[in-house]
Amino acid sequence: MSSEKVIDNIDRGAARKAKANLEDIAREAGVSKMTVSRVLRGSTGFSDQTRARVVAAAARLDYVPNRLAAAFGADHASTLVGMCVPRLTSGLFGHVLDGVDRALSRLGYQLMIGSNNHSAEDEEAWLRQIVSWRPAGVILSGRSHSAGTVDLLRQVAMPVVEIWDLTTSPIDLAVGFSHHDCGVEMGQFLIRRGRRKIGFVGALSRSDVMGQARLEGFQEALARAGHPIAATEVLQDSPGFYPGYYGLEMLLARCPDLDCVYFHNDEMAIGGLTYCQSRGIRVPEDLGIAGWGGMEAASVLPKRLTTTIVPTTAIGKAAAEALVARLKGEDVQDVTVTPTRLVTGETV
Amino acid sequence: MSSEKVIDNIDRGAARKAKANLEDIAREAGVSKMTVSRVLRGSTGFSDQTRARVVAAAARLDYVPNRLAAAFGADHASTLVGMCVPRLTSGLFGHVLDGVDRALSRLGYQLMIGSNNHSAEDEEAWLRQIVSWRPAGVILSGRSHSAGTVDLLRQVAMPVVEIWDLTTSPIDLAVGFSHHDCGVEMGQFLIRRGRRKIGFVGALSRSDVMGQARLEGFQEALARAGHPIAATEVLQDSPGFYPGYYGLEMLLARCPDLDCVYFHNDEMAIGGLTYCQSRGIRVPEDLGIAGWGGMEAASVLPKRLTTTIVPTTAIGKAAAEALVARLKGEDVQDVTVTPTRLVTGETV
DNA sequence: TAAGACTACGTTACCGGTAAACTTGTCGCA
DNA sequence: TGCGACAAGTTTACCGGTAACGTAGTCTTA
Repeated sequence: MSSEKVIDNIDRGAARKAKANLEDIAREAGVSKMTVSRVLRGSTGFSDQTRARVVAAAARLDYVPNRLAAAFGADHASTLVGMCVPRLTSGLFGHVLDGVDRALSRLGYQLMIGSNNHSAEDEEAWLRQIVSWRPAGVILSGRSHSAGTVDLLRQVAMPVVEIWDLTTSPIDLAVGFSHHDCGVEMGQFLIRRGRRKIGFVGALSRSDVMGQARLEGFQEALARAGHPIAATEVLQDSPGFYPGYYGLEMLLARCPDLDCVYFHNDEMAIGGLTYCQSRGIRVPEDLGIAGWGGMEAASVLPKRLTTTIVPTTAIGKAAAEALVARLKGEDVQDVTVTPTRLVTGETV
Repeated sequence: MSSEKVIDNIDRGAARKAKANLEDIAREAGVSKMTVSRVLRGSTGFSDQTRARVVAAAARLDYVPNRLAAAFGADHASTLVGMCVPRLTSGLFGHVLDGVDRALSRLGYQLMIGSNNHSAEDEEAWLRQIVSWRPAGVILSGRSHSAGTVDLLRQVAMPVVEIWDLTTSPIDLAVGFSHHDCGVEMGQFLIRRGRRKIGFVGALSRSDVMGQARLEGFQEALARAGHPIAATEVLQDSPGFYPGYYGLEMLLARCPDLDCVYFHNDEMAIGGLTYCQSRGIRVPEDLGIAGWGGMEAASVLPKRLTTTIVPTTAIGKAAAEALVARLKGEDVQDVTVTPTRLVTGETV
């Protein structure tokens, strides 16, 4: 039925032969392979006339460059960058990816992605795959890596950018902010707003150490202010709307007199807001709600969510640019801080 | 300051030399290169004893395979798959990407991504980059490609999966559903619910032909029912919450007696709902609201949104699996339909 | 018991591009 | 006029795998 479309070996061989390579262009233009290579890469050492002949020949033969051969032949010629994120389904990381991709493609690099679901072992498995492609560099999310990951990175000696969290010293380069400080800042803000019985609802799928860091900073701030955290509800689930809804329900069942709840992220906070609305709990009068992350949805709610906005796209862009700068041997600062912004909102 | 970390040429050379290759393993294990290659790829033609020696030698030397060389040496050995989506920041495509990535990495393939912002020229530019890596196949979103794209795909003769829309016959393989039919179905549903003065709010950034297809199907259904569409508001913007909010405001200013509005997607519909709430417009009594896509947020609203749920992850998974099946020479059906589901909700 | 088949490897020739070294021609200048 | 500097190329030697083919032994079987 679809036999005409099946790519069999014969077709493949034919297709391969049909494709022009540097040698074919060299013959067509009457110069050497090496000259063609230099012309097409825009380097120097040839006349305008030669250049024109080569470019014309390449166009005539529909030349498609072979980056595989280039990267293989000259190790450092790779324009491949690997990036690993915790979850591809997260709205925040979608924006980070977008920032990275735009910056990289503008600079002539290609992006190979993977996700690790907050697991250091998955990250290592991904890294081993990527390294076998001899990329120019990699971007990792977070700061908790397996010993094997660190060993491998050291062994291959390529630039590494760690994004998203900045709590400890980086392997190579780092771009992001401190999750711990986000928690502290929100804790202090809630106290200033007069909140005293404060809870937390999270969903720490596997080992989301960054969400954990926010919670710890938050707890520290509350404790220092003399009003330690009243209750926490941490679900073993992905941090989405439903867990936010049910997490708040469970928390309030255990501890009905809370006057404020801090959520793992905005999605969960919106789930919590929905729960309040369905139960007639007034926000912020009866209960304050605070999120984290800065989803677009959070700013268009009837009452703007109190949250921390993370500069996702900017982080991606900065990470890509730092990586490329290092690849080009330019001077790069090891750590780039991309500040977050607490937005007051109307839910606390 | 960071000089110790700079990867200069000397370090690079050293790192390169330090890395073991097949020949080193062959020497260590006392066999030939080719035997090592076969053992490590799990093919046949050697004894268990030889195998054990090779595996041990590889482990001793910390061998990292070089897929670049493999793909280069044997054309068809590439395990690279390219994928291009309209926007990386879309929640829906995040789930599609996740489905593709999980399926591919389980099958031993790597994913190279790009985005085209609904532009056929950007898609072609991306494809030219990707093709230069000689991927095993590509996944494209949508059905509108430039002539150059189609030519190039034909020239390189590799499997292509087009996802997301199924309105015309595919280049090679296709996975998705009909956007046109989604529009028709929603139009018929709204009519059955007794709605008569129906409007549309969209945001057709660049040339989002699939959103356009939904609108056309929708208009057809309404016209056939004898109640042609009353008004449309199409913003030149990305289809997010804000445009939904303001789009509805503008539409109602022009046409205040609408009894229902169909939105480009759920994000815009939620923006519209927010507008209603802020103006005291009761939903669904005063105005019906319908969306498209099936965002998680839409199902956790105080009133569940009337919308069409798209099986995003399943599409990604099916696309990846169809591509790999074709690569392995298995029999694959050209078109895989992944049905959408209209959820009644409570906003119409 | 010799011919043939099978097992378990080894050898060789690429794949397409790049770096480095080498060649040739041209020009300025003492 | 002779010499060095430079521009504009060419030549050669790889990079690390893989496919195709070759071959030495072992096992089977008529």
